[in-house]
Amino acid sequence: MEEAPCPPAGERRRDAAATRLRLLEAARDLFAERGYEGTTVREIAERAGANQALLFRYFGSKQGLLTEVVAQGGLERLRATPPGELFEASLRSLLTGSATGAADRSLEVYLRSVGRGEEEAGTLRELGEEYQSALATLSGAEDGALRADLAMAWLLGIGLMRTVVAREPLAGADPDAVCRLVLGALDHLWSAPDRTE
Amino acid sequence: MEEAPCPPAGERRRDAAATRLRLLEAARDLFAERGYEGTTVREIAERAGANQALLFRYFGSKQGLLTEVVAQGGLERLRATPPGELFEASLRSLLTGSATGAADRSLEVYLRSVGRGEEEAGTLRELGEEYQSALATLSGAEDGALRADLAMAWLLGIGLMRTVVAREPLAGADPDAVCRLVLGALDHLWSAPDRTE
DNA sequence: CCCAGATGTAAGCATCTGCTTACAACGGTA
DNA sequence: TACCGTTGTAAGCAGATGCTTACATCTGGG
Repeated sequence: MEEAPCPPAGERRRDAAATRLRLLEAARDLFAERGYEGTTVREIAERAGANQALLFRYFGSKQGLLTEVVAQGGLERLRATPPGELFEASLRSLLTGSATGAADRSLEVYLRSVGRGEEEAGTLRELGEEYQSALATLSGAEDGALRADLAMAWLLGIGLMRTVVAREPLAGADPDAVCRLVLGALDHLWSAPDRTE
Repeated sequence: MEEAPCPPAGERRRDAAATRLRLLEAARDLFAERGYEGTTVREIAERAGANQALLFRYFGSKQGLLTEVVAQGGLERLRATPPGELFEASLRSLLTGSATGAADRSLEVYLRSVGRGEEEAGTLRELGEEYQSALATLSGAEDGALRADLAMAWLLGIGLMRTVVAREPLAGADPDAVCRLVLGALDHLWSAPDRTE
């Protein structure tokens, strides 16, 4: 049912799988850039060089597209990253515009797409929980999950400030300098003593 | 031209100033809850108990309303808060749902409204710069502005995680516990040595 | 009292949104 | 070659959105 057996080598004139993939990639990029609500299905189809009707044929709805983008692009690579490297990898990915490719654009999609909608929130929740449980292992404290949430909140905030607000000096700051400051402060977040009366 | 001199004391039957104010307050709350793009002018008018045409008569456009909301509600009170108290006040305001009233809802408006639009970004930029310059005084380091940006990013991220993602344990965490962790880590951000090779 | 301006209302316009439908073109198969 | 499912296209629908227009109603000063 998959893997076309016939076409010699090059690209096919009519290739559903390729079109589907182009739609997926266009959606991933646009969701990361403009957020879920800020992106229209027409823009996605246009960037993919496809007709918008195909988007609904392949994904059912705009929401279905988001679900697939998050599930495919985000979760899989996230699960492959060791928790100890996750924060810095994600941070550097955000700072360099996802050039390292470690955490791809899942954080940015998450960042820009968390809106008011119930459905989108549900779809993105799993991605967030995946981050949380990974980061929670970094602190042995009882409230490790809370600290993980706070760390992830900082990631989201930095991404927000860089890609959305784009204000100096954060937007143009040296990734190493930012990492040094953030990771230094985070060290104390991980190792802070448990609630001691 | 202002201050009606005649009406005895109570409320007037037809009071433009009061209607204007209700629209402003409704817009402030809705922008804070749903973001700029997620809020419709019809919702604002409805919550204010006014006709939507009045919104355009008084503010020209939806964008004009945002500008006024930020300028009036946000900047003025922000400028009245000492920098040393700004971060904790804003953080507690976010954590308790703006109950303290210190930093009002300007941070939330900022948080939920930073979208793709050029105009909105321009309007909100001034608010962000105000926060930055206030926080930048907390660190004597050369890169104080960068550290201020990072601190504000954390604020935004925490607000995002709490009000938008609403995931436990952050959403229901004790504000004091969160403050303890965040302020502790922030201490090290303010006092970290300058870039030492 | 009476009228001009201030205030509030209802309806609608133009456009955009997610989504659907009807149809054309292609391509492997028999 | 004839066929039929697959892939791609064009047009449009119903609803929502920002904004405008034409009109009703109130209020205060002459």
